[in-house]
Amino acid sequence: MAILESLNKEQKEAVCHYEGPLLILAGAGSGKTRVLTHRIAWLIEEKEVNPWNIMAITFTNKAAGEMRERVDQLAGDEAGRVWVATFHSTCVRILRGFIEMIGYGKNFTIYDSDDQKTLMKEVCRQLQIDTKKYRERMFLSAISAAKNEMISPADFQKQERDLFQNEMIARVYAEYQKQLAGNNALDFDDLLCKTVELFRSCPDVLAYYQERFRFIMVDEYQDTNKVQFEFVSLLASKYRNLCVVGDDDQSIYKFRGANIGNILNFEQVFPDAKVIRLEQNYRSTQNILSAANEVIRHNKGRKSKTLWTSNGDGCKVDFREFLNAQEEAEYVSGAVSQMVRQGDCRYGDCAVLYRTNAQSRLFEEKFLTANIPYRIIGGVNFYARREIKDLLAYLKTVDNGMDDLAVRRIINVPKRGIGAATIAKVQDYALSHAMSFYDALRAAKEIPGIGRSVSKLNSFVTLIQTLRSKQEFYSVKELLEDIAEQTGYIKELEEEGTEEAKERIENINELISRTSVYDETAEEPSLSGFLEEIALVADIDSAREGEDRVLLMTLHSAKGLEFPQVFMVGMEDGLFPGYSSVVSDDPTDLEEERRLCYVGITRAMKHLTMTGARMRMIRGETQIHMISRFVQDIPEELLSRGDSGEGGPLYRGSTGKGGAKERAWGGERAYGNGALPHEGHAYGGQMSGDDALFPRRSPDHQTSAYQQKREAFRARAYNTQQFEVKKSDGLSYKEGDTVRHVKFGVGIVQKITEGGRDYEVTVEFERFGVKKMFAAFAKLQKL
DNA sequence: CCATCCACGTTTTTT
DNA sequence: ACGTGGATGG
Repeated sequence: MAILESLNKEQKEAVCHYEGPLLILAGAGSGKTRVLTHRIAWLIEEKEVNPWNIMAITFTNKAAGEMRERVDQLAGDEAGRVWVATFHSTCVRILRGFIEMIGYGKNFTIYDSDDQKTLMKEVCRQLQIDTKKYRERMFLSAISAAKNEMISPADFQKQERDLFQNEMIARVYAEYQKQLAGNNALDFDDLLCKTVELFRSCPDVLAYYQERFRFIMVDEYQDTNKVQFEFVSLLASKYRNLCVVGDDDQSIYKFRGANIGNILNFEQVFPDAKVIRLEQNYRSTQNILSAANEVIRHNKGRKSKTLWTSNGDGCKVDFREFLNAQEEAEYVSGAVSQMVRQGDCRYGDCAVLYRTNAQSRLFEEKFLTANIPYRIIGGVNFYARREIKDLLAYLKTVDNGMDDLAVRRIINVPKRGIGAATIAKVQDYALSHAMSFYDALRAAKEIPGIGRSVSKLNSFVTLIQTLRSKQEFYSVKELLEDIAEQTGYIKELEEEGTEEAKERIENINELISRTSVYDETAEEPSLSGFLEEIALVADIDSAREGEDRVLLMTLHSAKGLEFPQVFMVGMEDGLFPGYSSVVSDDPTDLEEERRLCYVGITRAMKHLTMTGARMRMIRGETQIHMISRFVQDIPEELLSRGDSGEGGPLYRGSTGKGGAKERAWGGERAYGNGALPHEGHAYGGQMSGDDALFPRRSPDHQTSAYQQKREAFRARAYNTQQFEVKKSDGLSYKEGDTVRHVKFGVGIVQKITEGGRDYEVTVEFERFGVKKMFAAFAKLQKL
């Protein structure tokens, strides 16, 4: 049968497992996604399982998207009915239906970590806890840990009384949870916890989903925590058709509660589980794999396995050490330029992986000067930017008036002359009358001592009410545009006129275009739906396929991805492995770092370069580091250290920064031999102009040379995009053609109009009626 | 009520 | 080095 072709023996065995628990230990690059998707197809075609009864669950939207696509390709028409989603979005969808049974409103909002911190600050203020002495972060991580272990505030109070500090945490936890509920809000951890709570307290809801999801597959099982385990166990407990895929060597999320025991003990929990190991790697060369094996070998308490490949040895792993981080970045940028110039690879084949987000800056600078197209994944999330959060707070307020945090955020943004004193009075009133902040605003004139501010508060309330009344017949986009207009938010920024304000306006425009994409692609667009969708996206999810640009990201973000050319940078003890894991008395901290290194190495397909710097600025302090112990773990015969032996440091004094100290090192022995001389080269990559879409804010107002470069680069990126769209004639279809849309199916193009950046296409679909959409997003296919 | 200045601290990693 | 958040002065 066709599904089984192109699979090896173990893969086939896994795919053709029908009922009962199954554990697939899938080494890096061993084709686990393939196995999962093929198994889904096999169940549907061979065993005639109803796609409706199959669930595949992942951690990231990106993984879910990939799986969705591949399932759709493999399993035919009915594949769309397979449930493919992340843990969090699955829980949200379940909760949207049934959360009222555990005392929340259906249109609850989801708090991100920023919101959590704001709320925690409020909690501490009310409990009169000095946040200088006890940080919000401390409480939040304690609470998160408790939630991941499914310890309720009440349990916490009971069991943790022995420790002095825990008594306080228990109080904070209880109050935090109370206020969340008061705001009709859930934090990330709650999404899982509340779903499990729902299942436990409402057996018929659980029964419904058990019946619905008769076949469950979990990806990246090594990263599940206790709640997730519970969630999956509850769902699977009836039919026991649970298939988990994972690699204990790639467990890298202990810090957020991942319990490696879930995968290590799977066979104890499910004694009848079938276990299959996938050890043949299809991704990397033997040298890269050997390096990875050598590094991970030092960990104890793992299911030992050794990856092998028939790919051949390939080239050795490059290792280069430099005097400082500037030279390191310059080397990487030079190496990328050279490889692309020689035609060895494209920009998009290269990835730079680092331990901490802060390391991205230097590379960004060097890539900018070298005209290398790049994209940084992670860092400051688009949706975390101030102007975006402000506007979203308006949307949330319109959607859910109980979300005090959102209301308080915008009550005086833009400035309405409502000050802290007034806000405090409203707050007190709301508290003493057990009403939401917004309801207190509506009753402003009852509030004692509020004086002349009443009229200001009233006009705010009127504004929100007007927006609410429009919500019914407005699309999300129209609503947002209305808000940006009515509140004078954009106007205020325009008047400011600074670079920074312009970037913010651009960001807002980007947000508006995202709402319009949402309006066009969502099955049932709604305000709550939009807010929900963006609450659950991480930056990695926006990395588009097929862009020809170097990707920069943390090692964590890189999990699940692969690249022909990988640069692992900052290979220094104290940075990677991180300082705290080196000094920790818990040896498993270091093991987690080692797994992270293993993940990094195994991302590489053809060529891996590791680099490190002797000196590096960290938080304004220059530190001197040793070569990472992980590099030392790799035997010499697998390494190439460049043409060592002669010549001084190539980059002495070339970076302008670092001054005296750097020069003092200049007299030292040479590091960084074989570094490529830096040559700027003509910009040649295709761009899709996302730098124009995702502008990054710069802290200072005066334009530094660096920033000017950036501006120039961005302008160019933008132009290139316009050029491309027009030149290529852009569209493969014209008015009157029949086209296919991923979601809407077949339709006839009625009209094509040229918008600013893109073509706006009007299509009449057979089943969905007339839709307007942007060509670049709609990806219409001519039939 | 708002703008400006100063002091402080800073979890590696993210749904 | 950097941003945040608090205090202070207009």
